[in-house]
Amino acid sequence: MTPTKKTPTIYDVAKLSGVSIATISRVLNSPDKVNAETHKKVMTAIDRLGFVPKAEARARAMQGTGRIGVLTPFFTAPSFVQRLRGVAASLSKANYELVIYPVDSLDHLQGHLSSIPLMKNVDGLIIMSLAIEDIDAKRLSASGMETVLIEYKHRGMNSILIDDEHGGNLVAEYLIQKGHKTFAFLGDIEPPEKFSIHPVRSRLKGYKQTLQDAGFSLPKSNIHSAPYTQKESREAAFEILQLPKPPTAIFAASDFQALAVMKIARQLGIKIPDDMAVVGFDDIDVAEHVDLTTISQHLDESGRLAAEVLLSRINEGGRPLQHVNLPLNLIERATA
Amino acid sequence: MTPTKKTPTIYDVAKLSGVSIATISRVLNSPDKVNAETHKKVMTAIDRLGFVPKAEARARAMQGTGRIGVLTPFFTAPSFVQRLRGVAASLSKANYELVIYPVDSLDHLQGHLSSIPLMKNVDGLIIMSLAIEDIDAKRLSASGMETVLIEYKHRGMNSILIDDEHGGNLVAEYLIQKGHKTFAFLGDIEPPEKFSIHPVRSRLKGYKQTLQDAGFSLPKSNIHSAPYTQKESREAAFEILQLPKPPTAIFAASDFQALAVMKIARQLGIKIPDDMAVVGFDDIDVAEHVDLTTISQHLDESGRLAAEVLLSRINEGGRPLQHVNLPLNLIERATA
DNA sequence: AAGCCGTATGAAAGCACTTTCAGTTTAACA
DNA sequence: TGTTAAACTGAAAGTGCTTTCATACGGCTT
Repeated sequence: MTPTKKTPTIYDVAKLSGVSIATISRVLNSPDKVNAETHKKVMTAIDRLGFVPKAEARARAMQGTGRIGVLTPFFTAPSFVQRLRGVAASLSKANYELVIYPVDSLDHLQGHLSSIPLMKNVDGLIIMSLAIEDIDAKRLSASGMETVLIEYKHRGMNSILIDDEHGGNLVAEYLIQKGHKTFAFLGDIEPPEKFSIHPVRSRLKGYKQTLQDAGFSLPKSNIHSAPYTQKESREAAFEILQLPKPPTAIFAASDFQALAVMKIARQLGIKIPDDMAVVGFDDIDVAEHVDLTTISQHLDESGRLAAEVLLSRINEGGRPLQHVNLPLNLIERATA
Repeated sequence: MTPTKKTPTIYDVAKLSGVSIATISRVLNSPDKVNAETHKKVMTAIDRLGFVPKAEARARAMQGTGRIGVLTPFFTAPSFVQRLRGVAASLSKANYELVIYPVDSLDHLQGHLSSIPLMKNVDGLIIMSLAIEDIDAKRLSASGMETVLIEYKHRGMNSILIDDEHGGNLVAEYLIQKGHKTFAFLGDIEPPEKFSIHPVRSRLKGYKQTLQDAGFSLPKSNIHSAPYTQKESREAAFEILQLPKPPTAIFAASDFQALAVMKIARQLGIKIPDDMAVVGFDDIDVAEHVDLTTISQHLDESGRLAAEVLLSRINEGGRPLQHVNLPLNLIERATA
């Protein structure tokens, strides 16, 4: 019917450039595996012919899409970013693409969760710091979409967990051992949105528990809640520092908020750690810069791990579900 | 090994309905050519298995959501992250997916640059802080892939530019006006990798120029180069601060490195800004936290803008190329 | 000189379907 | 009853690509 020139295939390119089709494929998919000269020859041929690989054939031959999706709260907090970095590191090593779905509302989350399994345009999913509902979990596993949850547990899905409560314990122990007698807490413990998780409450719980077990009290007046914003964190910090009987130790449930405390303290001429001790949580990059004593939750590592668990589930059939509990440890620096 | 329920293929349907795969295919593609009873049997099996021809699913997925790719140096620097955040904000508003290609070697970059336009699995591309070669640019535009460059200029491609040299001018002007007489510089000005850009050199150039124009000198001994790492930045900061005739003002070409200076200064008991002024560059999140005087290059905004330019080029035919120059301004805080 | 390594390549075996081709029923007609 | 056209059907041959496996080649070491 059509005696005219068909659209060029990989075979045409191979013939023109004098190599085998395998090499063409390699030039396109793993260029680092082919000699620079060959690469150039092939690219020339490709350009000359205007060759475009047929997506459909490609998808067929490849056992998947080579893409991993990450659902993450819209990345505003440094800790998310740092996790993401870990994920990116693992994926790029394994030659997977990273597709990011920022979530900033329940609708958003629901939309993604319902469309992703249908579209199947990713081979696996990492859900970071988001609470998912039973029905979504079911949909995901029914459609065979491998998923790893970070910071949230669901039977039937892999998860990477942080023992926030234990983190709270660690902080309290440390402060007690340092000889402190009066304590405060700053964190975001407002009733969260439906889809969000509340690690901060667990941190508080552990903190309080250990304090009480040791015979210390954490009065209501010393527990201040502030949303995760610059302004409000500072206001809360200000309130704590202006308390009639100011505590000698503050646990801020995130490094970000610990920074706020440090800043206000400086403004008020309160010396850290002499007048007051501050301990944060997360160990984000800057913590080290400002010498903040904090709980490291190995953010990079948790991302890396999530990606690795996911890939192993995808590529090695029938690996069992994993619930990894990441260790937490206190990093002693200059603020407490 | 384990017969995990992979997505069903045409073979599974064939087995379940007791006919050959060809028949299944016919039921799907030319139903009038198959017996009504067979047709029903097959349909039942298809429903039972939830079978969806893969190609179809993929095609649907492809046309549905748009996808934008971002090529970025492997995200280690806070400034990249902050830009990315801007990009993500715009894209998610416009319902585009964000695919990230971290680049950590020239090979990586080349590989992506040659395969992305061909595969056409993204609708547009944002290339952040990477130098691209002529030939790549040509290939990109030849294949009709819309592209926006950030921090690098190439005729024929949209770009979002930062006037780093002017940033250097601003810093010098400010410091001079504050009455400083002796100056230093800290930044990474080593010969960079082939694919990387060198904004830091421009910053230095502008700084030096303005100083000289005003009759001040910036001796070689006061220009220290250090790679963008914690350790080496601190070592360099230490050297500067230990100079026999220490300068009264330091321009650190990135906030990250300014933090290093501040830290070492604190260790040495040097008061900032009384004994010494420090100005950074970037205005990353933490700059505000630590009250660092710095040059804001509107990182979030640059990312947002890049995404917007890209989307407008994609969706509204024939928009002209844009070379946007982002304004830079000095944010006066407590360190200078 | 023999052994060993690492890189670069091609042959060939998939992948999930579609299509062709030849064979089998079935049904209708002489 | 014998013929034959029509209606189905499955085996097998593509389709355009990826990936595994094996080989070849140029160093290096002993």
